[in-house]
Amino acid sequence: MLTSPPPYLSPRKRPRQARAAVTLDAIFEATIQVLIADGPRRLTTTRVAERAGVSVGTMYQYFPHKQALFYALNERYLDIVAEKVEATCRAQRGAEAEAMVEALVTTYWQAKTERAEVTQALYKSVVELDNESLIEAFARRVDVATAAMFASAANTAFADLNTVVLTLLTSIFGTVRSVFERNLPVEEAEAVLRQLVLMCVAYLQAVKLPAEGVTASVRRQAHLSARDVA
Amino acid sequence: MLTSPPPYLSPRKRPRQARAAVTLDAIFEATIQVLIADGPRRLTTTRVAERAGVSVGTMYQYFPHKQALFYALNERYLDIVAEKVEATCRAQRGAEAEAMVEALVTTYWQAKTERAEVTQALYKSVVELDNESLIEAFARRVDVATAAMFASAANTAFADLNTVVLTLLTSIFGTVRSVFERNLPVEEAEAVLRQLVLMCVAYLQAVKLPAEGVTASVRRQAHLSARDVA
DNA sequence: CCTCAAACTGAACGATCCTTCATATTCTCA
DNA sequence: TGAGAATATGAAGGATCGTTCAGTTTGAGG
Repeated sequence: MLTSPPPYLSPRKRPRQARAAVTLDAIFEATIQVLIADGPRRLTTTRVAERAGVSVGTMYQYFPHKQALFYALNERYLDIVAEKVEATCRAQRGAEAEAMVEALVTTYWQAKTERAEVTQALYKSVVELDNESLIEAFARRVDVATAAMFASAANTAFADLNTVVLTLLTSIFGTVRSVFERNLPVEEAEAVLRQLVLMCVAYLQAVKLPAEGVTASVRRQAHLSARDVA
Repeated sequence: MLTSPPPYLSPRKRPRQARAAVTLDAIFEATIQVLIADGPRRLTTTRVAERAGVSVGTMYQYFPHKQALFYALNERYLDIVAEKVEATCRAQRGAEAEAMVEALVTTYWQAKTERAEVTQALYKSVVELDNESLIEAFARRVDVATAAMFASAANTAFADLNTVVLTLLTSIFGTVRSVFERNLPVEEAEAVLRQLVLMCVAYLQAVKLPAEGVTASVRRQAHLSARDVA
């Protein structure tokens, strides 16, 4: 969590006893289930409470209103995904750039596929709230982690690392989302994913600086930074 | 329009007089405006009617319910985009594969950017309805047109044209959507788009069959098809 | 065991919202 | 020009939804 939610979306209070934590989990899970079963238009406080086995009032003890609940749910979800990406980025430090791309695609795809219905449901719930800040925080986290990873790539350097990272992430995340949206059968989906790896690798090889001892490229980057400051 | 809408989403009647056509246009435009100004949660029949300068009852003369209106609106929009893509595909027949990719990206990006707020608003309204059939029809149209285009590429053939097309379209559409969702500043957005072209071109060069008279590859494709049939 | 805070309940209220239909207006064309 | 068809109106009904709050139940700590 890089940024805390805006005040009007913040939870009212945190659970202090064990049963309260259980209740909160039940509410989150119920929200997902209602979203899957009834769709975003029938995602109502009453239905969520009923499915969670609690009273409506209970939810209002933790959230000031419906949107705050949705916000917290998405925050939770994006947090998990971001953590997985960060873990992968840490694990791949110093590896070859090609391996990094493959790991990135696989991690993101698995994170989304693990509970595909949930992913699809959340894609739809996002509309109900002002999610710009959430997306932005998520993007920043993943950007930073990915940039650090690629900066450590063995025998590879880029003229404009930030743009490369931005391009890779935008296309990977976008493609995965597109695959979900088109509801492709598993085989086709996996085929596209394999091709996506090919595509990213081909791109990397096209934009990476010609092999020339790492030192030189580092020196060049340093030079660029110096000029930026001046 | 490849498939007609499911009956429960079909319009009640078509406008027969000129003023009725004007009214319908006003209703569609008002829907977009309300979506932009008030968001999807405040997208209500009363508000749309008010903004369109007509009575609520008027809308119900053309659509059996709210969702039918949204469905028609999205159908209209996707129709325009699909037509633009098809036009580009027609114009690029026989060109080099690299030029095709660039034209594809540019066309799609311009179609979405022309009225960026509309695009963003519609991305959000999609949730309100069962859009699977719409997306599917759109995808099929674009798939067919794109495949025909690449099949005519000068001096280029692919082992598995369909997969290549599916990959290109999924990634291009997905990336564009991702750029919109992240709300990138124009310069960064355009930078990513330029990189996307690079990426697709690099991918094409990686998967295209080694140069060897077009005849040979055509023969191979024929052979593959024959085996599929058997 | 007792007390106080934390957690939970759910009927009730007010605010929208979608949709209908009896009626009025406008246009077409014979 | 006049009659019938097409188009437009908008108050009213029925349904759903979000949120509150006075009161009850449960758990923790002394």
